Amino acid sequence: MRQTKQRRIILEVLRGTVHHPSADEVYHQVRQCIPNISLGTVYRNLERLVQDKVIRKIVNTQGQGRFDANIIPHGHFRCVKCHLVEDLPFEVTFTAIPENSSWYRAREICEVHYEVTGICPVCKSKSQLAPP
Amino acid sequence: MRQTKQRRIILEVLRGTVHHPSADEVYHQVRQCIPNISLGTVYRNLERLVQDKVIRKIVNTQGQGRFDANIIPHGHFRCVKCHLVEDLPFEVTFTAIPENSSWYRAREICEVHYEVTGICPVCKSKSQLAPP
DNA sequence: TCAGTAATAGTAATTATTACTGATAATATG
DNA sequence: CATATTATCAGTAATAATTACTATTACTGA
Repeated sequence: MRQTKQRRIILEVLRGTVHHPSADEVYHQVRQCIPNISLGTVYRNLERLVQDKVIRKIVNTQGQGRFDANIIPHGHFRCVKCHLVEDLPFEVTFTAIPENSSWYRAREICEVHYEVTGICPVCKSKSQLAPP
Repeated sequence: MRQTKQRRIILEVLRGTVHHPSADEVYHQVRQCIPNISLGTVYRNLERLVQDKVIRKIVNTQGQGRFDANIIPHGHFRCVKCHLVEDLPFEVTFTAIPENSSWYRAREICEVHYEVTGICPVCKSKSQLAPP
């Protein structure tokens, strides 16, 4: 993989945030360093970095893809109101997938994604204070 | 929620498959009963049924949304090659989220989504037999 | 039965992402 | 260091997925 300024800054931006930004949000951040960078370049590099397992793409049920520079396995909390995404602050352990099962042996397992959805503190207090 | 023929058939179709279809796939199935149903109607109803927790939307990192009539909590396996999605054939149990923690009490928790990605048996054997 | 209104079909618009193309610049090799 | 090779880029067009709009239809409760 060639080293380019674009790719380096994209990765720096992603590593410099905990907000799990979308491609578009990364694009706007990177534009502060490289004003004429192309949105396609951002998409291409993010996808490439995911392929090479330098970053991860976060699972979701709606909206755009979001990216995470932290590749250590961990889960996320997603607010269904404001679409905030944050890391889960505690370990979640699963019953291990039985590696000696025929199910497991018939497949190549890559990654585990898990996400908890709900209403974040800000939106929760909002809805309690001012019901429509 | 009003009972309409469209909504009933959409739900019947989803309940009649284990393939976790996309909105477009549901649309084509439903067209066999209601040939002039609108794709927008399918999207609207699926989203409405998700809201009312009659069905679930499955998390994903790419491609279209997929739906599942089975609302009992369970995880999914997704093939990164052919995009097949299937239920995990074993229970997924979590260490419970600590309900007495300040983190938990500050939020309203709705759902947990769990997905394992990898290569399915068909694609695995394909790649072993005929490498490019 | 019928008024009120949620839901619909058909279509247009929006959003997110990918593909294309000629130009640019990162690397490997002499 | 010079330069050939080619991955990558910017800019733009195209595609895919989903949502919004509007006039019409058909549930449902009274």
